[in-house]
Amino acid sequence: MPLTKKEIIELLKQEILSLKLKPGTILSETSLSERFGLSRTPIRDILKQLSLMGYIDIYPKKGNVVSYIDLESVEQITYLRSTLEKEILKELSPNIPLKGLHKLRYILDMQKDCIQKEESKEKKMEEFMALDDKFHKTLFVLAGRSFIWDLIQQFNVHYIRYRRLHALKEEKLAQLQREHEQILDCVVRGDKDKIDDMVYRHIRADINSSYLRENFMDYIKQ
Amino acid sequence: MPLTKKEIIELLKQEILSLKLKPGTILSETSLSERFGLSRTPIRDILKQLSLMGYIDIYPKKGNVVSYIDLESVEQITYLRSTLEKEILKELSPNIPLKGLHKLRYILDMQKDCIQKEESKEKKMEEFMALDDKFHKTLFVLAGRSFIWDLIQQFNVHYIRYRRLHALKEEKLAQLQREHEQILDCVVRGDKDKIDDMVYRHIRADINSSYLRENFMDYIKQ
DNA sequence: ACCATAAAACTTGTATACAAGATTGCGCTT
DNA sequence: AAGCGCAATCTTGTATACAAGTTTTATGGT
Repeated sequence: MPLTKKEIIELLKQEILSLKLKPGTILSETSLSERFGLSRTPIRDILKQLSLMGYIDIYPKKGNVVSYIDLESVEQITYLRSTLEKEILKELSPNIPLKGLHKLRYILDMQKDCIQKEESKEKKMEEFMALDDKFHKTLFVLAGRSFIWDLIQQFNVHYIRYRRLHALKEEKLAQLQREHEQILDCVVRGDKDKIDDMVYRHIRADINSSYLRENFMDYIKQ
Repeated sequence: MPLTKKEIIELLKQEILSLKLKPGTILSETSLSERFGLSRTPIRDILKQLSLMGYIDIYPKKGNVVSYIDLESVEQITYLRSTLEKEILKELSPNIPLKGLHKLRYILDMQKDCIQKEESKEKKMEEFMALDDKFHKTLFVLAGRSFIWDLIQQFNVHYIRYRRLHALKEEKLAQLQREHEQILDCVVRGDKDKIDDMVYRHIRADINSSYLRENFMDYIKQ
């Protein structure tokens, strides 16, 4: 059974976010037509949508390529996210719903387990990051802001790939998990002053790091 | 000379935002083809893009209509905007660049002039709102966050139309202008505590008002 | 007059032929 | 061997024919 357009979009998004499709990879209409057994018209719809969300760049009459990671976009999105997340956490603090708190703690325990697992670094990172998303999304949901979470996710290509690459670093996963625990503690204790600083550091930790430029230069814009 | 696709998109966006095209108006591919002298293919590209930004709703095999104002989207976007704007203003306070301050004051003076003008209510509102956008955008630019401003603008259809309709109310323009003055004063004085409250009230002022439901029911979703 | 049903006329979705710009590569000139 | 020019071959952009749903209309029966 052939895939629907929606499924193809999701598939391509996953391939781009997971870096199976590296930045710079050419996605020509004809090649995708053959791959998915569709004519160029619906494929063009798909490419158009991916381009509006920043997954690909369309060069008229030249071709389409998987977008390079735009560090400026990362900087701006992390500012947006940390600002919103600070506000949300302060709203949840200290009277966070008990059911939600349990869910968050459960996610953090699973992250801890994940780190201990005997798997490849890539697979562990993949699994950990899914839990990471779940953690942050849960916070937005608890605050009644899932709409905003979904909105941000739509144009999060650059930040997600950036974060995945940083997560390959030694000890990075453990650090992220620890920060989650600390943030949650602050929320429970109602220590609002500390929240600002912790969230800012957690989300924007590596924003001035040269790690990507040094190790993944060919993934980065310009 | 025929319009380019970009120009057509801008034109339709303006017509929708200004409510010349009322929510619910049917935008069929053939009618737009005839209007702009293009075949259905490029028109479909345009409609697709407008739909991804929330300007229209596409009902497969049925038709395309100008979207109704979604009050839930308005609520969420105002939260997003007020949260970010609070943060930005606190960053700018109290050492706002002098040149920027002059520009902001100039915009506010023009708003004051605008209110006094002898024009139709609609025309005045149009002009005032352009200045309003300029004011808020300038704040984002001064804080180095024009990227985020542009991002928000992309899916701002519902909020912009909502705000325009509210701006038709008696005394609303004067109120908005006054609030701008007060916010700017707080920034200059470095009165950060007050900023939070003022911005929140300024942007989310009418969020619980029934004005739209009572006077423009046929513009609203559901 | 009412209702059921079928056909006609709409809508958008897809495939495909052709247009037009961009790139590549080959052969010629120097 | 280096550089120029043109043609072949890529790419995406557009127009159009047809497919496949949805709505409307008309028609026939009761």
